Formats: sequence, structure tokens, C-alpha cells
Amino acid sequence: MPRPKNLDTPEGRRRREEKYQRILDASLRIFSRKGFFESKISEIAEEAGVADGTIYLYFKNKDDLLISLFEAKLESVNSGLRASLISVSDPRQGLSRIIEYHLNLAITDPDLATFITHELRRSNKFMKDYAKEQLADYLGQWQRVLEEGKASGVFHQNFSTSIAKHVLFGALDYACGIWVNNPNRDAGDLVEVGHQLTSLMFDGLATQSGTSETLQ
Amino acid sequence: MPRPKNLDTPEGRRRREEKYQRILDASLRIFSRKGFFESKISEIAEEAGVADGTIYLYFKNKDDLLISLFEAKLESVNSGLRASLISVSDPRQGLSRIIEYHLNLAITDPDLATFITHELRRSNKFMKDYAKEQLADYLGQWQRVLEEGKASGVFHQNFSTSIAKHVLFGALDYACGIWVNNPNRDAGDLVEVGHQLTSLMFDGLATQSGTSETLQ
Amino acid sequence: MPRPKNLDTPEGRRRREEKYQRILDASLRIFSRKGFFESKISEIAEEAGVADGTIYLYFKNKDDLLISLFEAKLESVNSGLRASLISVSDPRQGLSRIIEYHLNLAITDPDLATFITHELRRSNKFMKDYAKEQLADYLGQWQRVLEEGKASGVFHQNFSTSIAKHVLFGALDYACGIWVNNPNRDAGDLVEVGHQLTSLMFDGLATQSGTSETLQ
Amino acid sequence: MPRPKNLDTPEGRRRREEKYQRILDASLRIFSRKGFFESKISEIAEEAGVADGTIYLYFKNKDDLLISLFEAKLESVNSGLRASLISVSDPRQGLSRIIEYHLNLAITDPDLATFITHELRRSNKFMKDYAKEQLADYLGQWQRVLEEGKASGVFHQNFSTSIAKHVLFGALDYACGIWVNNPNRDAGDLVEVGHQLTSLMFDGLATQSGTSETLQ
DNA sequence: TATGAATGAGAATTCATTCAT
DNA sequence: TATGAATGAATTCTCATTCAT
Repeated sequence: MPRPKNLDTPEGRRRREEKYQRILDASLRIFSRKGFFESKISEIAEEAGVADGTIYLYFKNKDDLLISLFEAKLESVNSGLRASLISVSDPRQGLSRIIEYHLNLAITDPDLATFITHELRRSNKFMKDYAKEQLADYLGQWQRVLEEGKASGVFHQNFSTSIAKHVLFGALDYACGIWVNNPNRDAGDLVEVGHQLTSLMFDGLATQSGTSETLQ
Repeated sequence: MPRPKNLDTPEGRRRREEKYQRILDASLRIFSRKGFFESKISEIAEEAGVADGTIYLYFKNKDDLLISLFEAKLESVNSGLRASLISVSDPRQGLSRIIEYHLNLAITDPDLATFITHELRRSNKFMKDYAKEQLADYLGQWQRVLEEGKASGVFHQNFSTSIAKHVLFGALDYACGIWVNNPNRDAGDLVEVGHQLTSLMFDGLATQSGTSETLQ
Repeated sequence: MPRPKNLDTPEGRRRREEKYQRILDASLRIFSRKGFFESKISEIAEEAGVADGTIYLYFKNKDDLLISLFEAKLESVNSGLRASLISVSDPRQGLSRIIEYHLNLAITDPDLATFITHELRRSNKFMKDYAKEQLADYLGQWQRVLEEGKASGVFHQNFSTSIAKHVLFGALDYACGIWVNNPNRDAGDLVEVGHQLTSLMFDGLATQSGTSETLQ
Repeated sequence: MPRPKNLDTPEGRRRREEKYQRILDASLRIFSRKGFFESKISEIAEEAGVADGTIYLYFKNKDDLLISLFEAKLESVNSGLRASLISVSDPRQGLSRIIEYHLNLAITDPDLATFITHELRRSNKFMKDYAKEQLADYLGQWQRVLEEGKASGVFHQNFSTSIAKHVLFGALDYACGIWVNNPNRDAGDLVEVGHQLTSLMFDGLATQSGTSETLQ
């Protein structure tokens, strides 16, 4: 939703749309590299190949740029996951898909992974509120899968899907963050993380089950 | 290590130490509330009940304040965990302790939890390098427990302790972050997170083990 | 060499050049009036009729402003002297011209004279190094004239041109400094200084020559 | 004239006097090394081996320290010159003595030479006024010698003693400044400057006198 | 007197945002 | 629409000076 009111020619709209995207993409690169506060508008403008002032034709201010970026990206992440889960009925397979999807995100768009990891934790109430909605949608899809697993009996009854989704998200997000920050990263490593995490989520670490209750 | 050269009277040292702590504590509160960049020196000074300039008698600059805080806090976290694990020999019990310890941290010092969560992810190479060392010590203790579990056969052989420690940290850290940000938080909730997470780590979600391999 | 990247339209360049000069001129006035350290950026900005921040579009920082001013002014002083000496072959006439030129500088631009006098002696290695090069060029022209005088026999053989140039510069510079600081100054006074100094340089004070050797 | 009112025991007075001097000496070293504005009170205190606050028991403020230093030093310079000229009756010898005395000052106390050279030109009205009085005394002695030379006929009639004293001071001061700033300086060089300057002042550069009038 | 920690006014600099072209 | 020079509010940091001990 670019702001500039343009002559409503198809050509004009296309160009406007294209520049909006260009700025958004540039800001993703800069934000992920430096973080919000250390990213300068003039830097983003240069990366996008536009003038500083132009950014203010498409975004109200720097905060708006951050929020718009978040929205646009999470929206596409959300719909991507939705598409990826659409034909899946087995909750165990669903969970695998979720893990896979999330890790794949980091592989195909490391900047996006970095950006989300960082800005999700920004101590700014107003940002967190924005993020919350979009994130709730994303994690809501996870929770649905977990609940189906409980309902169908393939997952244990005695766990909270709400807690589990957060646990899983934290684990995935942190693992991606570590991987993305590794300059010698290799996609295979993240695939391995996926295997291990899947196995862990399904079966745990212990060789003998039922013993955890006896622990202090 | 406060900077002002002072007569080394016990009284002088005490007061100096006390003011150093006061500034460190104030900065923890402000940093955790607003994040580093939105925290202003004058705000921290006010919170600490000192003049702006006084901060610069104890810390070289704002960055130094952040780093000093990080070091001081993580050092105490590290030694606390060490103490907590000292008498534990059963790796399963060790893992429980770790989870417990981490969650307890968030309960007793939510500001610290928030601070660490945020600043650990700050896009600033120099900060990440500082944090890395301290964090490595913390997670190193986790990894040791996991390795002992593998060695003693109570944990599976086919998982990477390095990956598992990151997964566990991400899960715990994120869960704490969620809880801390909840205005109606109740310590009981976090205890429940601990139970669930312990159970998950040990036994997984699946009712039937060994099936994950057959998935996609 | 103004910093702002600008469209290279002739108009744009003219305006940018003009503002660069405006700031340089303002800083000359303020620096000469108060000295570098007591001149405030906001004062220079006001004098130049621009905002504080604008100065930083044209100069890296306060030091850079000082150096740029020095370079620009001394460069023009140097080329002015060069032009003034170009058609002169008699070394005695050359020396007269040099004295005249230097004094005339103080008359036509007293601020510049004050500025150079003060900042040339600033206890700042980095500044002195900058000044040194430009000054060496200026005094180098003097030395050349003195050497020609020795070579052609119109000046004594037994004096060091290097010492003489410094002596002459010190004398001229100090005399100008005295004159410039006199609120009731009159150009005629400085012309008289020129005559006296010329006569002194050529013939000395003594009514009988050759006697100085007999002095202690 | 130390400010602290002390118990008027001879011992107390001595100690007080001694500390006053210590601070004055320290400030001369620091001021000459860095210039007034870049010299910090805490630096001077450290150099003097006293606490920052102690300086304010002896001097009203930083400016007062500068002025007191100037006064004390120039006073001693003035009386030194007076003593040096007391038995001299020949104005030519007097002039030689003056040059010698001034150059010797730079050799025996280069810090003082640097300090005077720099601070004499500080763009601060209030400093210049202070300096003026003391300097007037110093240069007044020079002028007296020059006038005696005119009166007795050993110097030309047609020159202004006022101009000549400034010319001579500028020459000496600048030459000393150059010498002092030379890291490989050798006292012999300055002695040579003295010879050359004396010869120049007496006899000038020209091999044939009376020609300067014919020049442009 | 002497100390040196504490103060806070003051200055340089940055950078999001505006606006004339 | 697009530009980028100009703005000036806001922030960090310094350091002369004070004052409790």
C-alpha cells in the first residue's frame, strides 16, 4: 500500500509499486545488517537508489518504514506457511513441515530471519504490539497443528499447546540466529538442526521415558 | 571496578562501590524497559540519583556501561548456575536444574531477563563479541551436562549437544521473554513452563516413539 | 570543496559554492575575533546565516573548518605574492615588495592577519603541521629573493637567508598584530612601518657600520 | 601572593609559598606544552602533585592561574633585563645585551618562551590587557636603549623607536618560537641567530647604503 | 588546609524530517 | 513525483568548579 497518490495510470501505479518495494527491500537489508537504530535513512535511501526525501513519500516516518516492512514480510511468511500446510493432515507431518518451513526461511532469506529475530525483541511497546498480531497468526498455525495432534492422539494429552508453540518458536528462532550469524554457514547445518529438532520434539532426549516425574 | 581514584579507606571504597552498583542497577532497569538506544544517559542518571557527569566517573561511555552491566550480570549468572550444579551427578537431574535455574532467574530478576534477551540480539558486532564469551561459559555448562547424559547412556547417542543447547536456550529465553512481557504474569505460569519443557526435553511430544523417521 | 552531493547544475554549484564561502568567511571573522577555542559553532552558523547542522554539510568538524580556512587563505596569499614578485628582478625591490605585500594584507584583511598570527602559534601539532607546509611556501618565496640578493652581491654574503626570513616574518607579523589590535588604527601607520622596516633591513640602525664586531 | 590565609607561622608561610610555586611551575609546563585551552586543571594538579581542588585555594580560577603565571614570569623577566642593563652605557652594547638576554631566556627556559609566544597572541581581550602592562615594561626598557642611541648619535635619527622595538620583539620572539619547536635544537643555533640579528639591526643587509630611498 | 568525588552547564555533532525547486 | 540541501532538536560527553569530609 504505497502512499503516493499517483495519476492512476497502470504504468504510473506499476512504477510507484516498484519503488515502494525497492525501499522496503533496501530497508530489510540495512535493518538486518545494523539494526533499526543504527540504520540511517540516508543509508536506506542510497541502498534503494532514491533520494532521502523520497522515502517520506512512501512512508510516514522511520517507524512506519519498520512497521510496514514487518507487516509485509510476516504477511508473506504467514501465507507461505498456510500454503505449505494446506494438504497436510497428519499432525506429525505438519510439525515437520513447520520446522522445515521456518528453517528454510532462514536459508532463503537470511536478512529476513535476522530482522525478525532482532526487531521482535525491540523494547518498544508500539513495535511489539504491531509484531504481536502478525506473529500471533504465524504461531496460531503452529498451535492448530499441535492441537490436532492432541485431538487425534498422536501427541500427548498433558502438554500445553500454547507453551509448546513458544518453546518451539524460541528454539527455531535462536538456532536460526546462530546459524545466520555464522560467516561460514552452510545450508546443510541448518537441515541437520531440523532433523535434530524434529526428533527432539517427537521423542525427547531420554532413552527411557516416564522417568522425568521422579526427578526432583 | 569503579574508575575514580579514591583514597583507599574502607569507607571511601564502600561508598564508591555503592554508587557504582547504584548506576549499574539503574541502567539495568532503564535498559530493560527501553532498550539501549532509547535509554538516555540523563534518564539513567536520574534513576540512579546522580548527576549525568557522575556516570562518566565510573564508566568510560554509554557503551562501556552496557558492557560492564552485561559482564557483571552474566558473571553472577554463570557462577550461580555453577553453584547450582555442583552437587548434581545425574544428568537428567542436571538438565532439570538448568531449566529451573534459568526460569528462576526470570522470576527473581525480570529486568535482567529482558535485558539479556534484547541486548544479546543487538546488531552490533562489538556487543555480540562481548556477550559471546560470557554466554559461551553459560551454555558451556549446559553442554557439559548434555554430554554427560550421552556418555552415561541416559540420553540418546544420536543428537548433537551443541545443537541441543542452543535449542534449549532459545526455548527458555523466548518463553521467559513472553512471560516477562505479560503484565499479569504469575510465577506459577513459569513453573508450569518448566515442567512442560522438562517433559518435552526428556520424552518429546509423540505418544509413539521411533515414528519420526518415517515422516517425509 | 563543499561536501554536499548536488546535482551538477551550474546553478546548484554556484549556490553551494556560495554557501561554502559564506561559512568560511564567517568563521574567519569569528576565529579572528575570539580565537579557535572560544569560537562556538553556533556562533559561526549565526554569523553565516545558516543552521548549526549546515556547517557539517560542508565541513567534517570544527577542526576541518579551521584547516580548510587556513588552506584556502594561505593558498590565495601565496599566489598573490607570487604574482606580485613575478616581474621583479632587483632583489632589493623584491624585498620591498614582500614587505609591502605583507603589510597590505593586514590593511585589506585585518581579520585574516589576526587569524594567521594566532592560529600559527596554536599548540596543536596537527594544526602546526598543516600550517607549516603553506607557510613554507610563503617564506620560501622570501628566501629566494634573499638568496638572489646574496648571489648578485647586493646583499651581504655573511648572513643566513633562513634566519633572515624568519626574523623578517616575525617582525612583520608582530607589527601587523600590534596595528590590527589598535582600535584607532590608520593605514598610514602601517605604511610608515613598511618604510622603517625596509630601511632597517637594508641599512640597519647604526650610523657607523662595522662596529658591531667590537661589541661584547 | 598565595591566597590561602594560613596560620602565620614562618613554617606555614614557607610551605604555602612552596606549593604556590609548585602549581605555577606545573602550569607553565602544561600550558607551554598544550596551550591554555587544551590544558586541563586536573592535568596541572597532577603535574604539581596536588589535588584539583587545591589549585582553587591558591588561584581564583583557571584564568587567574594563567594571569598569575604571566605576571610572575614577566616580572622576573623584566627585573632580569633591568639587572642585565644596569651597568651598560653604550646603546649599541645595550642592544646587544637585549638580544642576548632574550635569546638566553629561550635557551634556559624554553617552556617560558613557548608560553609567552602563544598566550601573548590569545584572542582574549582580558588576557591581552593583562599581558600588555607587563610587556610594556619589558619593551619600554628596549625603547629606552634605542632612544639613548638616537640621542647619542650612534643610531640614526630617522627611525621610530616605537616601531623598532616591536620589529625587534617580533623578530626575536618568532625566531625563538621556531627554535623551541625544533626537536633537534642546539643552543649554538640560537647564538648564531643572535649574531645575525645584531648585525642586521646595526648594519642591515645591503652592501651599499643609501640606496633604499631610490627603490619604488 | 587538602582532598577528590560530584556536579551540571555548555558544546560538538548527528540525523530524521521538511520543503523549495 | 523526486530531489537533496537545510534545519534544529536532541544527545553524549567534558571539565571547571564546588563542597562535604
